[in-house]
Amino acid sequence: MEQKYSPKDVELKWQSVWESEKTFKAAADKDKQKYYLLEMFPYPSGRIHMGHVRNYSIGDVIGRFKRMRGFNVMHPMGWDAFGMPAENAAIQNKSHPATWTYENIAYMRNQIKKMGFSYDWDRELATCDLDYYRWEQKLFLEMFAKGLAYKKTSFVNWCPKCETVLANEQVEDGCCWRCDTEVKQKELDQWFFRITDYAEELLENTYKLPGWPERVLVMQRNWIGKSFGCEINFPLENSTDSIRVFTTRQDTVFGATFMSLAPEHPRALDLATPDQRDSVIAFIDKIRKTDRIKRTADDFEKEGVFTGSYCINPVSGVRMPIFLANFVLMDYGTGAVMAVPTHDQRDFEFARKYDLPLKVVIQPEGKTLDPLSMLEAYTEAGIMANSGQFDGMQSGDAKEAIANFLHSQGHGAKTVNYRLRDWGISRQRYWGNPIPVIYCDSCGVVPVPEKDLPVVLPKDVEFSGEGGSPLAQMDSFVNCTCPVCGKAARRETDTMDTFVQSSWYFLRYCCPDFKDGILDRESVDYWMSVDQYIGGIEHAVLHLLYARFFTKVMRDLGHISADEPFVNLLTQGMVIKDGAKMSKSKGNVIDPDALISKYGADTARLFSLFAAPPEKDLDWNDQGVEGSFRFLGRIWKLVHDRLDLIKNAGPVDAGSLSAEERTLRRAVHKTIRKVTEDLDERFHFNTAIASVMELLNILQPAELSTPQFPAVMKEALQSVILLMAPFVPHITEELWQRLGNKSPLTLTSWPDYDRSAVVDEELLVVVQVNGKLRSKITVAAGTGEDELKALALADEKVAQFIEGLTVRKVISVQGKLVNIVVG
RNA sequence: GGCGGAGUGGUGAAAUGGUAGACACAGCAGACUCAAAAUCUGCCGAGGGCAACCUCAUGCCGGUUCGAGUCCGGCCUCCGCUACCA
Repeated sequence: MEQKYSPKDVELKWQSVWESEKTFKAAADKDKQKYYLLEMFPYPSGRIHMGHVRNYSIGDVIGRFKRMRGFNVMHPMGWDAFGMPAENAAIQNKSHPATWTYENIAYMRNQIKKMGFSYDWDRELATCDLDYYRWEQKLFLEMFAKGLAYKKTSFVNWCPKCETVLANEQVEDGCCWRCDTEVKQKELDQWFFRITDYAEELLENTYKLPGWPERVLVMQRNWIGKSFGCEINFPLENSTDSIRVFTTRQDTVFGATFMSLAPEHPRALDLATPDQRDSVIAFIDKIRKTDRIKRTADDFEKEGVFTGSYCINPVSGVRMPIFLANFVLMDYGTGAVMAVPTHDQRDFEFARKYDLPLKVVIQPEGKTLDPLSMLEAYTEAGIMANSGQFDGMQSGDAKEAIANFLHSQGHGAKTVNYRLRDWGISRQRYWGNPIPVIYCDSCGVVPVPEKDLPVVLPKDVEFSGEGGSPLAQMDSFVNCTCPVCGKAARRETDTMDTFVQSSWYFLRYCCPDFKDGILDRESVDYWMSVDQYIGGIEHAVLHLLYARFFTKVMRDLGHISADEPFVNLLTQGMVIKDGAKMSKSKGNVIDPDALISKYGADTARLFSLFAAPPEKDLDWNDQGVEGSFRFLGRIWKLVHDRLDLIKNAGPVDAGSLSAEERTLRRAVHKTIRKVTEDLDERFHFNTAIASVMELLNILQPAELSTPQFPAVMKEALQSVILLMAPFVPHITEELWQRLGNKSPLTLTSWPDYDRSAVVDEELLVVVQVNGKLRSKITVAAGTGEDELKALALADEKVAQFIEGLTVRKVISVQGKLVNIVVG
């Protein structure tokens, strides 16, 4: 029998067994408690990196542990396969995105399989598979029918060189992430998903997700950005019309002395008086040419233009000049802001620049502000002033009172505003899911009829890298007939944002082969929700918010029952080396393939689990990897060294153990308890592994000539193997077999600890004097409190610290500590 | 500016309010070896002492407590996200 630990042979052997036996195939089983475990699926970029290794290693520990605990575990893997890199690679290599993508998938699948993860590969899917994206098109049409997908004109990030829309996250420092060209704002007709319809539920449910990290929930709440305030109408001078503003500071309404509109505001132009018209047009033009990133930068100079028109402050009667201002955003609130220069810093700066009037309406407690000498706006709470019947009130109370007053006078009403915007999903890209819509000159926007789905991405397409979307240049794709009137029509050439695919893949995993619809409700309702989701914190808002949104949409469309997709979320830290995130440009990348061929998958897994707790960043350390490899070597050697000893050993007879045997066995069962708690309740894999290391440090030198020593040692080694199985599945499976076990480790139950075996016979009790450690005494278990205190007071080391002093109090913690308070 | 997270040895890190630094990495010393590698053993926060031991020490300053790395208040530093949000 092979005595030397050779990871390669062991790992290939068991991987092929798991594959051929379909060990990890999951099927719905109403008699077992289901456990849906999911890691964020990878983008098939070409090769896996250490971040993947870490992510999937964490998941695999949980999956294998839950399986041993008797859960019906479903653990799928797939590919987030549409996206720009494939198209860029196609342009560079003169190949096809599909070729590039599927080759990458094949390579990465092989890499992942070499890690020995417990995936049900029968559920594998790639989002660029026709059998995936066709159902997404159907879903789009259902959303379109409900008004949840709609088209509108809006300003978007536009790269003039790539000729495509960029998502906000694809804009880096105001430039295109691909070609570094400065990004412009462009007004385009775009498809949107009405996520704002779900803003309130998405927000409310963040308070019903105790299994999520608080910081992710907070980030989502901030992103949704609910704020309470008022909408107030400011009548235009000499008109029956008015300008509506949103404010959270209605308590300052008496101090509003002018009005600021966003340059994109629909009324901007027609409010311009003839003599101001030229400068207004010039200003709007200038803003349009400034990209949004620069315009919203912190230090951007506040600038504006007077329209020539006025409105009337409905409560103070003040005549307010209407300005356009570069810092007012059209997509927040109503795009119009009542300017209160005394109590808003932006308005203050603007007023100083354009010499506009200031009126103080809130005074700080015990002080009087003078508008002429103010150096900055006073934005805190205070006492109301110059505000009619509200003078003297606390400004906090005045918020409510003024809101009610405005309502009663017909000037406005309390309202709630959200920062969240609808989700723009149109991309002028080839390698994505075609939006299934047709444009007809007679009938307008016509959804592709269900019988004509799917709209297949054409294969024979040219990639020049210029002139925008390749689809738009393909007459054979664009030209079609209108399904309604039969006349010539044009097909939509935009594809969907890749975040659309990742918003529901976890649902499709429940029924990947379902042919009759988007989802098989019975399967989805059995498996959903995901019991544990694991991925990087970088998706805290976008993906995780979109997935929550889609889950609610799917529920409301009648496809599923779940309200929330992910019950528990674990966000793992980054993999760092030499103080920086691993990246090619920094040259600090560790290649998983090289690691596996040198040390094996088990070592790679063990190190990435041992070096840091999952949520923290992991500092990669080559010597630490060596250490993990050594530990596996020690387990391997210890088991082989003891094989002869334990070969014929039977079960432990707990009733007739010697004291030394009991001590050894106690260490084993305490370790079982500790590892179980660390895995089950806390996901503290590093401390779980450390406790097995401690046990090994005890077992290795243990040598007794007592009759039950072989039995105790056998139980100990079996336990070590069982406890390590979720972390390092290959070596443990091999050792399990070499110990003579007939059924595989993957089908073995997790060990229970023996409650009577973990009870200490003697306890080490710490003795403190005034809270300082002064002595340690060993007492028999079950020593009473009074006796314990007496023993502590009688201790000779303690004596010198209490001599001549009065003992005022003695505190004892059962079996742990005595603190003697003297003075 | 706003929100969130984190500060513990040379390093990664442990510690339900109860022995600070488990476990590991690095380092030092030793055993084995002709030698090296591998393996094994011991030491390993700082200062003092021949020693038993003592003092100090978890970013800083206070507080609560018999007892604080842990709880509370106020700072400092670093990291992340977000940002002219009216």
